[in-house]
Amino acid sequence: MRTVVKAALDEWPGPKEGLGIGQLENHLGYFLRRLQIWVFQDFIQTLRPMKVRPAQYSVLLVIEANRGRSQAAIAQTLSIERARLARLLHVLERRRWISRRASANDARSHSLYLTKDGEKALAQIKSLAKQHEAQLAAFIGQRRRQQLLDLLREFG
Amino acid sequence: MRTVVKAALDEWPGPKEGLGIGQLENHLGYFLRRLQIWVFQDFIQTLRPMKVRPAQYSVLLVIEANRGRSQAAIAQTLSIERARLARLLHVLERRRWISRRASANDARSHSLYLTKDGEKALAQIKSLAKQHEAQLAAFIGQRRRQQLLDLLREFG
DNA sequence: GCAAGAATGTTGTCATTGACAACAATTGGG
DNA sequence: CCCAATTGTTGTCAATGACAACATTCTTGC
Repeated sequence: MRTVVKAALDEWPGPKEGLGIGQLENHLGYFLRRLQIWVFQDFIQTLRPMKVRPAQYSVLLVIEANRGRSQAAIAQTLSIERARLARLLHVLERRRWISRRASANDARSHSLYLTKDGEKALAQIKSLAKQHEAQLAAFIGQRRRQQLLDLLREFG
Repeated sequence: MRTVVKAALDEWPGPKEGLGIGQLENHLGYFLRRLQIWVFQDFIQTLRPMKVRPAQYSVLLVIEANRGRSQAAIAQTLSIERARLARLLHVLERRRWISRRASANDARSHSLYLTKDGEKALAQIKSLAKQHEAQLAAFIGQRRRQQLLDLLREFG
């Protein structure tokens, strides 16, 4: 499908000011996504020494805050699929950061815990995450960051 | 790696109030991502009749607002890779919504235009997008939507 | 003018993510 | 006790972002 015909003359090689984004200006989703991508990029960069990605980080924090809970509970809390969480946990378990134990109440489910290694790693990870959050504040301004956080927190 | 041992008793089958998210509470990226996912989900659902996804929609709007510009210019405006844009355009061209013409100034580049069909389709698409934006406002509140938009717009 | 380097569009490959379906094992309700 | 639901798992698919390579075509320095 290489339908390339001779072009008209209204091409506007014009000024270098950059193009407009048209009615995208009125779409919250567009700006939401752009900032979210920036934030995740910075997170991944900053956390590179620990090779931790946002999804893994969120799983570690939620396990830490809710020790012994099942995969289904964690998955629901983070709104990720059980299937996806299972695969994330395989990686974290291979790195010896978490452990699954058979639940005493329900033979189907696994209770999730941080290992000693996991807690040590998480301490370092949190330190880098803090640094990331500082960089974010520097980028958008501490004040704006707090405003955004307040506005967004109301939809867990 | 199925290291499942007998579990301790601190499992807390406890109340059904849902789990906490721990220190995730202080991460803007987490909430940013959650709302962004909600928005895109609703967009995709609402635009399903036209089978248009957010990325395609943004390309159509930027072409509309900058007729005759090159792929590189569009890609830079939307911060997507030239490679990705090329593949997006293949789809849009196959649907007869856009056309590429050889640039008069630069034999390497293609000038991008909406076709008649593309403009007609875009009219319908915009109508659905408007509906989506209304649903978003209903979800987070018109006031909050505007506040978020104002805060986010400052980082193109 | 010309050679070297940059830009443009394209294709290929890879990793991450989300979505859906199917499955075995287990639980719980009627 | 049987049947539906739950739990964790695996497989597959589509969308997205990233990176590399390539042929063609400017553009710049000399």
